[in-house]
Order: sequence, then structure tokens, then C-alpha cells
Amino acid sequence: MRTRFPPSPTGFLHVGGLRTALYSWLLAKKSGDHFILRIEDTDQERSVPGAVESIVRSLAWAGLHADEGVMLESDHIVQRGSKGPYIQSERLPLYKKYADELLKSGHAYHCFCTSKRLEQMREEQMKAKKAPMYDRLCLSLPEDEVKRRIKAGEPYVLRMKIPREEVITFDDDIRGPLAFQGSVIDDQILLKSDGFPTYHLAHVVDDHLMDIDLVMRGEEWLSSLPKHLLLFQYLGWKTPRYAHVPLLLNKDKTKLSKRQGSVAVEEYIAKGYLPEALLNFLALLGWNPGTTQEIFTLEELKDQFSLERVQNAGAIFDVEKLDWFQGQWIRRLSPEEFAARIQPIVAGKFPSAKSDPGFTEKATLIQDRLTFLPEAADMLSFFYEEPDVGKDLLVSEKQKVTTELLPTILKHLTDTLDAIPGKDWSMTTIQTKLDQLLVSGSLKKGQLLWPLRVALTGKPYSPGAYETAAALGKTKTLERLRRVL
RNA sequence: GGCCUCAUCGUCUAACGGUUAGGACAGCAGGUUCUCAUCCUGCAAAUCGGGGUUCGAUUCCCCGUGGGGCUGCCA
Repeated sequence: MRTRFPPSPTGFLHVGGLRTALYSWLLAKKSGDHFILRIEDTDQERSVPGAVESIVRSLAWAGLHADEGVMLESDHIVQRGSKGPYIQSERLPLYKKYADELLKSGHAYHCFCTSKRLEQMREEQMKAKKAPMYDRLCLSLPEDEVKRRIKAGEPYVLRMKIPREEVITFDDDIRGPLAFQGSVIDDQILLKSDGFPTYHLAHVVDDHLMDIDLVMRGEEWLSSLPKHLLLFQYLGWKTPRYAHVPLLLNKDKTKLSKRQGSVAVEEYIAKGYLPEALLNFLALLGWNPGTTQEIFTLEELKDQFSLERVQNAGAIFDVEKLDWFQGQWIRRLSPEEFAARIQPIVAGKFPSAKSDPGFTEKATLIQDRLTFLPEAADMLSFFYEEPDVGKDLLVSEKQKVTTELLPTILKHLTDTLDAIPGKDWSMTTIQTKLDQLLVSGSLKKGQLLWPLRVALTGKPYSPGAYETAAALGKTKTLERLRRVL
């Protein structure tokens, strides 16, 4: 099944867009067919430079690569595939051609009405509590007048002539049977006065010419579906399947918007979310496998995803659940994978981490403790710079470590650890030796381990004392212990 | 306003017309623990309302109600 994702280059990739792209990608990949990326830049005013790059990068981060269409090759936008161009602004003659066809077959007509007139008309219609619709003033224009006005250089648009007496029905892959009364559908503009097509014409032409089997898009397009169905019919083309995906919602159930949180995939990348987590979360927002499985790899999604199990109702984007997925995925990574993901981040702050042979061992210590990747640098800082150990942190009321007791404790620690031969320095040995000390002495575990951990890390929270000492090595461990004495 | 559409715990959701209405997140209460996390156990929490159809409706139909989307020479 050939599917496509057609963003407008008006900014970054929206998380709702990412979900739609994911579902489309899944369907194409499941059937072993192509997933196409097309750029819909028919609104020149809203196009933003760099937006295409940003969108393609976000998709690449998520692992959703296009088989055809617009892609990034060594940081340059290229188009690949036999159905191109895949950028709408490069397809203008095509739209013109089919618009002319519609004109000839009587399904479209020229309209010279100014924006000002249209605005006034709408205002009056609203006042009269009627649905705002084009009043078809230009529909009855004599042919020679149309010709004359075009020749005179008067700006015009091309409108679609909607059959007002028809009822248009359709079976949506997610929604099921749908029906629309022609009498309430407006004569949609197909070609704007600047010669660019509107979405309605462009999408129909492209999806037909690009052999798209299934058009997946957000629910906000449902109302304009009949216009698209009519266009396919008038052009004599086979209508593709359509699947209208429910919307992603804010906490107050309105359409997910920037105002109420992050909507840009870029922002989630910057915050340090794993692509696996975002994708997993998005997949389950509106779709369910019918089992209690919650954690899915992209591979598993590919096997199990189906449109029949996509929800009809909109879903609130709950960041707390996303964060849970993030935690799950952080912990699910192999130690090597986890280390590889955080190493560039840590090395950004502590360059020596880049070539640290013990990096994976250190990384493992924080894998259960970290939620967002950027936290790693701070969590591992004590391995790469000498911690500033506050006396007040070394004492702890809860652990019964008093100022008076502290020197004794530190002495015990230093003596015991120093007695371990360098070649035997490991977490198990350290633990065994310190446990022996606990048994023979009168100190409680917390009284011994709290000061040790704080002396080594300088932090109120950190990985455990044994594993930190082991990872730090004997020399550094003793150095730091002696330094706080 | 008109049109389209949707409706199960706070949230994401499951349930051939027959279940004590299940799971997950969040919440709360415990447990493990040297800190923070992780992890484990438990608790609380829902079928929007009214009619119908049926022996029996969360499930099917109708009407309300509520929400959302669209109503641009935006997509």
C-alpha cells in the first residue's frame, strides 16, 4: 500500500503530524510498499525557509524515512522517485492542466469577486444567520465577458461548481460510512489568483498521479472530504481510500496547540526524549493492540498496527504518560546503547568522557535514575571533576551521622578501603569488606555509606556508594575520602 | 448560526448483546533500600441523560446534552 505524508513547510513538524506520519509509514512498510514524503507549499506567504529541512530531520530522528519523495542527502534536500516532482510549487503546470479540464467539463468556473466583496457577503450571511457560502455571482457570467476581463488583466480565481442537489457518501477507513449534503458545500476555490492551487485541487491531483492508495490525514479535513471525492469523480479518477485520524487534544480538549505545551517534535528532541518513547506513546494515543501490551518497538508496531483498531475520538496528549514511556525505554536500552546515547551529551560538558574506556560502566550507574538524556552530564559530573563536598552534606540527621562521629567514620572507611589490594578493587570486594566492618563495629549501614557516597560524589542524590567507589577506582576514592577528613 | 463528527475511571484505553466493566499512566497507602531513582504489593476511581429493540444493553436504534472540527484566494 502506497501512503504519503504531506507536510506544509510552515515551521517544525507537529507531534500530531508525527503520529499521522507514523501510522502512514506503518501501513506502507507493513505491506512492503513505499512511504512518500511530499511538500505542500502552495501557500507562498506561509512558507518558511528551512522548514523542509527541519521536518525531514525530525522524521529521520524518529526513524521514519521516506522511500520516495523529498529527503535529506548529506544535508541537502533532494527528490527521489519516479512520480516527481514531490514539491507542489514545482508542479504548477499539472494543476493548471487539470483545472482547465474541470473548466471544460463545466465543473469549474472563473470568479472575479474581490476579497472585499466576499468579506461583505459573508458578513451579511452571518448576520442573517445563514451559512457563509459563495453566492455564485460569477457563475452566470457570459463567456465573452469572462474572456474580456481575463484579457484586461483582471485577477480571478477558479471555483468548483458543487452539485447542490447531490448527497455525497463515503466509507472512511476509520470513521465508517459518512454522508454530506451538497446543498451546504461551498463552491471551493481550486486555483488562486496567483496561479497556485489550493490544497483541495493539489492533493487530489498529486495523490492520483503519485498512485497513493490511502490518504491518511487529521480529522480536521473531514468536512472538506466531499469536495475531494467530487474532484476525483469529475477528473475520472479512482478515489483512494481515506482514513481520518482523530485529533490530538490539549488538556481542555481543544485541538492541541502551542499555547498549552510543546507541539514541535524538535522540542521533544531537545528535551532529550528517545525517539522510541515518543513513537511508542504516539502509537498508543488513538490506537490499541487489543492486548495489554504497552511497550512496542517500531518492528512490533509494524506487525500489529491496523486501522480497525484506531480510535474515533480525539485523545488528550498527556505528557506524564509520555514520561513514563521515556523511563521504560531508557531502562530497556542495553548498557552499551544507553552509554552511546548519553556519551555525546556528557562529552559536551566534560571532553575527557569522550575517550573514557570506563564510560559504559559509569553510564550504567545512572540508567535507572535518569529520565531525560541531558541530565546525564550533571549526574556523572563527579567522575570528571572534583566534587565540592560540603561539610553540612556529610552529616545527616536521618542517617545518624553527626559532626562528632564523622572523623571516626571516615577513618574506618579509609582504613578498610585502603586495605583492599588494588587488583581486587571491585564492587563486590568493597561491599564485602564494608559489610565485615559493619558486623564487627557498632555503626549502622547508613552511618557508613552516607558519608562515603557524599564524599565521593558531593551530591545529595547519586548512584550508590559501593558502585560509585568501584567505578571511581581505589586511588580517587581514597583521595576524596582523605580530602574531606 | 450551519454542516460534519465524537462520547467507558482525572488521562490513554479493553470488553462475540451475558464480565465482580479489565489493563496502563497519574493519585493515595505500604514494602525493598546508604541517598535519589528503580522495583514490588495494595487501595481508590468510569459506561453523559432519556426513550426504545431484547430474556438481557457499555455494546444496536432514536432523541437530547456535552465536547471537538470545519465554515479563508491557510493547510
